[in-house]
Amino acid sequence: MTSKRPLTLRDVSEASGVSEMTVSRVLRNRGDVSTSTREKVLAAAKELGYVPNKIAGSLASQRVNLVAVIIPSMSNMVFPEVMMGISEVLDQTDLQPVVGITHYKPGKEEQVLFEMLSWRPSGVIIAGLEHSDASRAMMKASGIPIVEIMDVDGTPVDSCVGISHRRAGRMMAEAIAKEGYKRIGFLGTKMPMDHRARKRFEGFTETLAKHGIEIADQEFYDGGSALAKGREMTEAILSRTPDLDFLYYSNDMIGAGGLLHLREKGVDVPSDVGLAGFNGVELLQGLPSKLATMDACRLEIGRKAAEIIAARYSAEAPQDPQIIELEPIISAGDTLHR
Amino acid sequence: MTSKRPLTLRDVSEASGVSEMTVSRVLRNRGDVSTSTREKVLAAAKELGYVPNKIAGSLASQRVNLVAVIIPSMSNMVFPEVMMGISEVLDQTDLQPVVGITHYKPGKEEQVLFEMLSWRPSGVIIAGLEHSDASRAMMKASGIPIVEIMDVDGTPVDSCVGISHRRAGRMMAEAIAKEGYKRIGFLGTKMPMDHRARKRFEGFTETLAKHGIEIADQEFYDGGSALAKGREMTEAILSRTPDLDFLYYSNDMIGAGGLLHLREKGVDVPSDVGLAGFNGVELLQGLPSKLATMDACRLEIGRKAAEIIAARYSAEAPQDPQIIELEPIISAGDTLHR
DNA sequence: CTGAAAGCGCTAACAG
DNA sequence: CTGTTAGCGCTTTCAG
Repeated sequence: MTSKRPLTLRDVSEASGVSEMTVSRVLRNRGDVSTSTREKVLAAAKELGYVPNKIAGSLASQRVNLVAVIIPSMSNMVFPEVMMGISEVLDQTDLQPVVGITHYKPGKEEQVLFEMLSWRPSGVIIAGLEHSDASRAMMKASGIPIVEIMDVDGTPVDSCVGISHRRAGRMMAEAIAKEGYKRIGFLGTKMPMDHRARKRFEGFTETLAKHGIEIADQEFYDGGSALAKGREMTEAILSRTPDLDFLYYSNDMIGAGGLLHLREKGVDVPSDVGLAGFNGVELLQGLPSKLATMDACRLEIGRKAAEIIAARYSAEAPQDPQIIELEPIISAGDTLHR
Repeated sequence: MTSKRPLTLRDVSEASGVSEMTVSRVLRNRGDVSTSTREKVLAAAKELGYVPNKIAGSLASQRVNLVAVIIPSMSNMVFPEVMMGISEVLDQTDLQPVVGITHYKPGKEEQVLFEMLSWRPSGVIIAGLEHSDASRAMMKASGIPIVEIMDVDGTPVDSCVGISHRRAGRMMAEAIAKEGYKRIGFLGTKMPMDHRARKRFEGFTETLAKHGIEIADQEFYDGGSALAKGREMTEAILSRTPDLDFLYYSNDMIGAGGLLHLREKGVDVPSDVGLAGFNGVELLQGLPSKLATMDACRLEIGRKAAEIIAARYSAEAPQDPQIIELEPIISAGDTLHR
């Protein structure tokens, strides 16, 4: 049963008594083939258990139904949701996503990109606008559609879909200032390569400054369970700077940890201390109270990016680059309005 | 800068004045090449921004550095962790994982498998032991190493790495019975295709029966935020059958929802009601109290599976199938021992 | 150490 | 509607 040599079109051709070319046409639903030969071929292919060789097919046709998706991580809930958006759209085409993970390292990104491009995919969806010169050069030279996602604060190589994280930071700062909070702490990840968190932080401080407010204290972490880290960091920052009245977290998981911690301590949220996170992760629905957060439009980003690639894939003529900025929405939950 | 036609070996050959064959050797570090020509080639390739065409390379060499990984979902935390184990091992080889998602549907699995096999990967890692006849036939006929993961209760096509979910269910039942719990409820997903949850349930009821205990009530859900669903289901099952003294959840997320709910209600856990989940998700570290659970050895499963594929990839001779059963470990947390 | 020739398995482009 | 002829871009194999 376990054949040594995989079957080829020729095997199907011989088994069905139809030329290789016609077999190929049947198997791809291309061109007109009489019903009788079509059936003969299909029967033979099924009987033999023939699986086409896309390597050969792609080489001959100079078309590859693969879309490279390059993202920094799969372990927080953000990129899986982007992936869902991408799959949702690509599932209606014959395109297939292929995922590469960079762990937020530019070197790894370069490597993954090179590897991916060597398969000559029909498009690239890649997180972020910050890439090494080599990476940008590769993308430009590839001649295929490139969609940079998540962020629009910068200059894309080609197309781009995302939100403005700088603006997201500004919006949250505005909302916080409006509630009258004055002593604000920032808690985030110790990741110099997380440009989007950095941009949010920049927008955030910028707008606070306009209201005459300066960040009173900061705390960073890396690794470990985000929920537990959120607790620890919250405890640490408040014992160091007890008069803080608002904590802005760079993601919802650490924010949720902080929220749980404060509730246990009996701190009145949001009257004594307000809280906000970022991402709008559904995962947390069901916690005792709802953290204020901001939806990053992840699903929609995935969808739009995939649509751009799909459109170019089926288009005859090359299409123009697109820049799509989505609107993040604040969800106040129970921890912002006092 | 954006060339229409991608570069070929020939371009590098011409730019460097070295034969295509030798260029190929340099770029793959194969065979002996003099340092001077090597440098010439490397310089030319870099200068041009040449990216090799793996499609052509794979066709010619009949070797593909891809490993197909076929899993049901990416949205709960279990498969991402398996993926980490796989990557960890493959990162030390030149093999690359390519992921396909089946959404727990046999039809989709068949489709994804077919698609993957058409790229002639060097191995397949696939979740579960239950597959359609067509899927099993394809895997057998492929002639490449197949590793079925997560579960060992059944007959693998080739190799297999996992835990016995039946035994996991039995172990948990044993632990619960030993604590003297008698009125036991089961809460899980409404997924007929989740064979592993089913096997745990079977082992669970079987062992309870030996202790003269029968499941007193059950509750199922699908979709939505697991944490929130866990709360709802817990409320529902306890209002229907108030004398339950133990709740066994088919995953940690719904268990955590239940735990939060009961704490808020002021129910004494684990004295009045004991709880246990399944999976050992790290995500939940940081909740007010720690749910009893059982580690599913996800990281290790990923590692071992990748090792089997990698070993066969580099081996000259074909290797024997392996069956590896890992040991799940109960972690009692705060919700089992009263 | 380097090159020339012959495909890998399939499909585009033409003929019938 | 069906078949024939050339490659796709690379690597294997075999000569220098």
